[in-house]
Amino acid sequence: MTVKTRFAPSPTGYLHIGGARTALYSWLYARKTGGSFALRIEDTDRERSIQASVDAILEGMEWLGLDYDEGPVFQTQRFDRYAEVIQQLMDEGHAYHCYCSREELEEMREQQRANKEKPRYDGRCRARTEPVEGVEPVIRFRNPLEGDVVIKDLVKGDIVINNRELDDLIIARSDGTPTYNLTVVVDDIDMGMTHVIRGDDHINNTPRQINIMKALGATVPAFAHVPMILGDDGKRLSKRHGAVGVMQYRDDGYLPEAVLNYLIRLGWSHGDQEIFSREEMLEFFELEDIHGAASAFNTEKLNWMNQQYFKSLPVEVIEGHLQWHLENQKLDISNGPALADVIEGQRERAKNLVDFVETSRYFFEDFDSYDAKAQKKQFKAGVDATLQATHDRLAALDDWNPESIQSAINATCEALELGMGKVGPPLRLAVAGTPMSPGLDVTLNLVGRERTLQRIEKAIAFIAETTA
RNA sequence: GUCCCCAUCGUCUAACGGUUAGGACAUCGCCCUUUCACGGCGGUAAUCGGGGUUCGAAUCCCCGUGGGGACACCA
Repeated sequence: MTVKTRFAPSPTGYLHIGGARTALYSWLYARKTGGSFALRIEDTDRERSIQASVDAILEGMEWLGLDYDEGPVFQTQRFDRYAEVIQQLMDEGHAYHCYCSREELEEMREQQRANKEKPRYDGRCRARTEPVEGVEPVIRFRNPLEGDVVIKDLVKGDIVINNRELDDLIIARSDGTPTYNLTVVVDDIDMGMTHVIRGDDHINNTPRQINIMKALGATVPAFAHVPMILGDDGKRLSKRHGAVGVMQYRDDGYLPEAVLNYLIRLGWSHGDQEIFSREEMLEFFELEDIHGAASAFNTEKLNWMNQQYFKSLPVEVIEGHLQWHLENQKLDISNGPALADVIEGQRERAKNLVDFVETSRYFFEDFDSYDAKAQKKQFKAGVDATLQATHDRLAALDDWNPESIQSAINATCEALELGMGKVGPPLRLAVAGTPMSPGLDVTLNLVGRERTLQRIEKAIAFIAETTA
C-alpha cells in the first residue's frame, strides 16, 4: 500500500506554527515512505475563507520547503461531488432532512445543559416523512445509536467512543452547501488518503467521520492525532504570544532549516539527538515516536537552534536566505567585500539574519558616529598616538591579508610596549564604529585597506577634536 | 456540565518493570580571550497526589488533582 497523506488547513488565517508542524509531520511521513503528499484547502466556509490566507499558507509551505505532489485542492471546487455523496447517503437512508429551527435547537441544548447533559441533537426529525411548509431543511447524517467506534490512533493508541455520545450531525446546510465533516470524509476517500495526520483538536470529529466512511462503504484510514503547541507560558497560543504566522519567523531572521528542526523536535524525539538534517529527519521520523502531550513553544531554544544552523549551513544557503533581509533592511552590499566572506566572519556571533544585517553594515557603509559607551571608554586622550602608530604599520604593508594585518598589529604592540588590550579595542572602534566585530585581522581585511586607513585617520582627528 | 486527550528538571524530551532518572535549551560558576561571540569544564534543577499489582513501578491498573480539547447550519 502506497502511503498518502495530506495537510488540510482552512484559510481563515496564516499558516501558524502548529499547522506548520502538522504539515511537516505529514510531509515527512509521505516522503520517507515513498508515498505522496497533498495540500487541500478547506474553504467551504465562504464567510470566513479569504484569499490572503490561502496565499499566506502557500507562501509558508514554500518557505519551509514542504512541497506537495497534489493540490492545492480547493473544496469549493468540489461542491458537485459533495452533493452527489449527500444524495447517495439520502438514497441509502443514511441521512435525512431536519426542519428544526435554530431557536428550537438552541432551546433543546439549553435544556440539556440544565440537566447536566452533553448538548446534542436528539434526533427528533429522524422519523419525519413529511416536509415542513416554508422551511428549507438541513440534512443530517443518521449516526448509529449503539456500539463503539474505535479510533486506531498511531499517536494516542486506541480511543473508544460509544455512539451514544455522538449525535446526528449536519452534513448539508439549508442552502445545500456541505459542512466540514462531510467534505473531509469525501475528500479523504476520493483522494485515497491512507494516513490522516492532524491536530488532536480533531479527535472528537473522528468517530463521526469514521461512521460516515463506513456508511459510504469506504476503507477507514489510519489516524495520527498530533497534540497542540502551547505558548511560551504554557497557555493556549494566542495572538499575543507566539500564534504568529510562520512568515513572521522569516521576518524575524530565522532560517527555515532551523524552524523545521525546532518543530520536529517539539513533540517528537529520536534518542538524545537534537540536530537533524533533512535526510536524517526522513530517515528517523516515525509517527509512533510523537509524544502524546501538548508542548510549549520555547523561543530560547529556537534561537539556539537558529544559531546552530547559522554556524553550520553552507554559505550559499545563508546567502540565499539573506537576500530578503538585505532588501528589507536596505543594505546595499555592492560596495564592499563579498557577502560570503562577511558571513564567514560573522556567522558565529550573529544572533539571526536580522541581527546579521544590522551588525554588518560597517563592512559596506561608512558611519559617522561611534558607539557612545565604547567611545567614552576607548577614545581617550593619547589613544590617537596609538592609532597613528597602528595606521602607519598598516599603511606600510605590501600585502593586505589577515596574516599581514595581524603581524602589523602585533608589531605595533611591541614597538609601543603595549598589550593587545590597549591597541585592539580602539582600533576596532575606529574601523567598525562598534566594540563588537570579528577578530581584527578578519575585520580589517574585509573592510579593506583604503577604508581601514581612512577610518583610522578619521578617528584620530575625532579624538584630537574631542579631547582637545 | 458531559465526553475525549494528556501528565518526568523552568522548557523540549530520554529511560525492554531493575539506571547514581540521561541529554538539550535556559540559568549559575570556572576556563579560553584584542571586543562580541564560539567553544570547553562543572553546578542547581524533575517522575502531580493517593491507592493497588509486583521481589522490584517514572514505567502496568484504579481513584483523585491539574492542564488541554470538543460539545455550531466553523473548520
